[in-house]
Amino acid sequence: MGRSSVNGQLDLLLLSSLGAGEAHGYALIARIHERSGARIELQEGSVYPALHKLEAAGCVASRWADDDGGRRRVYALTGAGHAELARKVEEWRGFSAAVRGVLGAAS
Amino acid sequence: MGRSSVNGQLDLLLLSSLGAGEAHGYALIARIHERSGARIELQEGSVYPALHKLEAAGCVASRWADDDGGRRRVYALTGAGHAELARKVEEWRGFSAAVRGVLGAAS
DNA sequence: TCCCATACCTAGACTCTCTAGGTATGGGAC
DNA sequence: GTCCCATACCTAGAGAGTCTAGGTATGGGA
Repeated sequence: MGRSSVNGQLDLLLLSSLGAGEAHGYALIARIHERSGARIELQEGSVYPALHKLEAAGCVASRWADDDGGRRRVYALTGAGHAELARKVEEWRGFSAAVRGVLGAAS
Repeated sequence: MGRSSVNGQLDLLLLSSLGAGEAHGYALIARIHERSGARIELQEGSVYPALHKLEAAGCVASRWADDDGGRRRVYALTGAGHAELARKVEEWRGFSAAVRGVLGAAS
């Protein structure tokens, strides 16, 4: 595992980014890179399998679009995806609060 | 991987807890459980290998103590451990800020 | 016509943490 | 006095998640 790891929050990042509007894989990578302040640099090999898994789980839906040039697969959040996003946001808040609790006691 | 995962922050949690004073394995588990607001429940099978790894890396030092009854292995932060802790705290702050950045844009 | 950027995909490897076992000791119950 | 349980430590192996390193296809500019 390389050093730009997302520590188990990949699904959260993808769902959250799709919450801002449908997008294709490459665009999601750019979106997350930008919004993270260039701190998160996802790889294609991480993103595409994760999107396929989310689609299999019914959290996102995809359609093929050939707008400009090459083929593109555009993903959008489903109803279940919105619910899952909300759940994962809560989970993240709980986890980061827990870590802050442990850190805060010491330093 | 079970569902109480610490998402790659196990070393941070252990080092940070040891920053509050030396302790043995079981005590660390209890300390982290308490300070996380009961949200993080580490398993022995996670903690002991992690402590051994940190000791091999020179971040912690251990000594055997048979205070009350059974044997106990008491761990303490080394100088290198303090430095590593500071580094990991910074890493965590950067990462959680990055996630907040991605989340904040959407919801 | 060739090359490069965009865009997508997959297999395999690697790391991390958990599960599920195991050992040893001391104290209380019966 | 013996049994059982809580405390305390340990390890091998499994499983999940993400990355590396490859590959394919298309369109546009040199």
